[in-house]
Amino acid sequence: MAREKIKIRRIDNITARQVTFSKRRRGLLKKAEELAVLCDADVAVVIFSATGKMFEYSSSSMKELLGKYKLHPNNNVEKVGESLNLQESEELSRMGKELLDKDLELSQLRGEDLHGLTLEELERLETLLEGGLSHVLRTKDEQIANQITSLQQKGFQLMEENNLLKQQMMTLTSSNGKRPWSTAAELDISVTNPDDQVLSTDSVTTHVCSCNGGSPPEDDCSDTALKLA
Amino acid sequence: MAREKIKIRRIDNITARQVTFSKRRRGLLKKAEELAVLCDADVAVVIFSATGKMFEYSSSSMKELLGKYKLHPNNNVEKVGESLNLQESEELSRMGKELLDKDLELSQLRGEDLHGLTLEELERLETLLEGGLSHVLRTKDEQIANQITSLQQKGFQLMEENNLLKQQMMTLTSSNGKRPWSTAAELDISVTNPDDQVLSTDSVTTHVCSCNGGSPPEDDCSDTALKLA
DNA sequence: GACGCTATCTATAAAGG
DNA sequence: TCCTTTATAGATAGCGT
Repeated sequence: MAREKIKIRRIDNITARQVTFSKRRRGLLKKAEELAVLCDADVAVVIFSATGKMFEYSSSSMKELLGKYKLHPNNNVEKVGESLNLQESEELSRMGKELLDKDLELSQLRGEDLHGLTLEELERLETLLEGGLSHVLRTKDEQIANQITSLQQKGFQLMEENNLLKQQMMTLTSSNGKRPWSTAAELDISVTNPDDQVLSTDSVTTHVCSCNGGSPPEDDCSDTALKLA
Repeated sequence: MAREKIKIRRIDNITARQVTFSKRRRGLLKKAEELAVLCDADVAVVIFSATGKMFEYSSSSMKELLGKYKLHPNNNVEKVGESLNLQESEELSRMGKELLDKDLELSQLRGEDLHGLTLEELERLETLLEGGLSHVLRTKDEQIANQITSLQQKGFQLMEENNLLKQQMMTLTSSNGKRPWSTAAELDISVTNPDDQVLSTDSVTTHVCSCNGGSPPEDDCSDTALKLA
């Protein structure tokens, strides 16, 4: 690709060599990138000039690419062994153990694999489960109480609004003596929230009653639950 | 540089892409070698096809070259040296996530971090905990029942042995009319184990009553914690 | 035959002396 | 920059699995 063909051997003339290096280096890196892009390949190029300068191209992270290179089957076990660095494999096995531990604990908490356990271990589990259960029940009761409170507030608000509106209407229509609207007392306000989460009277009662010794709800309205209408 | 100019973007046609890959790969490796020879440079090229095949060129030993790359001031030594293994780091992060999941589940089962949960989630936990608790209690009851049964057996066995011995002694000593031993009926057999784990009659009764369908004890008395006084 | 890859041929774009 | 030499797109054929 030039005026005349050259032999592929070290260029003696230093200047010419440097010029050629510069041109061909750029060409090589460009071709590398083209190959990577055109063919969806991972390509890495590292070039050291005779003077020690470094040039590189990598289609993805050089780190990853060299990692891939090292664990490729072509490369002998020694190299692969090198890449398995100590810290990482330690970390891996540590995490593996931890995972196993947690799996065991979880399955025991679910009530599986209990048969090898001593009485002490069973009682530890019992305490844990009872503690967890009471926390869960308390939190659930709090949530239900909160929902009820907010529903009640909403209900009262709506009723007030209703009454106000009705009074206004009565005033407006008192001249012709008509009274086509019902009073607030006749409205049925059920304690159901807008989603499919329905709080039946039954379950609410049960749950609230089961909250023995839990801290009482703060801005407490729970006792008045379901006393609307 | 061909019949027609192409855009440098991924070639969609798979066959065309493979052909181009094959051609350009050779071209790139050839250019790399030429650069190394002509300009007295150290050049390394690593190519992974989209299908995972690897191709490489290195003007000197690839290992040495990569070593040089690692040592180059541009790269801090650790980057390349440390975590080169993609699979390993993926595994690590996967395990990390799993650990976090299990930690969360465990802490929720212990009753922590419950405040962001919906009613459904709380009820899931409740069910899990209740199920686990009932399993644990059942297992504990079984163990206690087993211990009691084996203790009773041992006790009876010992008493029989005692009686036998006493009879023998009585026979032996009947001549001089002495009788220095108490009868079995006067011995006090309390159901208390040597540790601080006391099984009150009360709790035993309760647990044993709730023990429906436990497996009968083996003939084994070895792990018996309780001692006859 | 299908698939994945390489080889061959030709015209032309790009490299580089 | 010039302009020859190379590389390679596109099409298709070959080849081992």
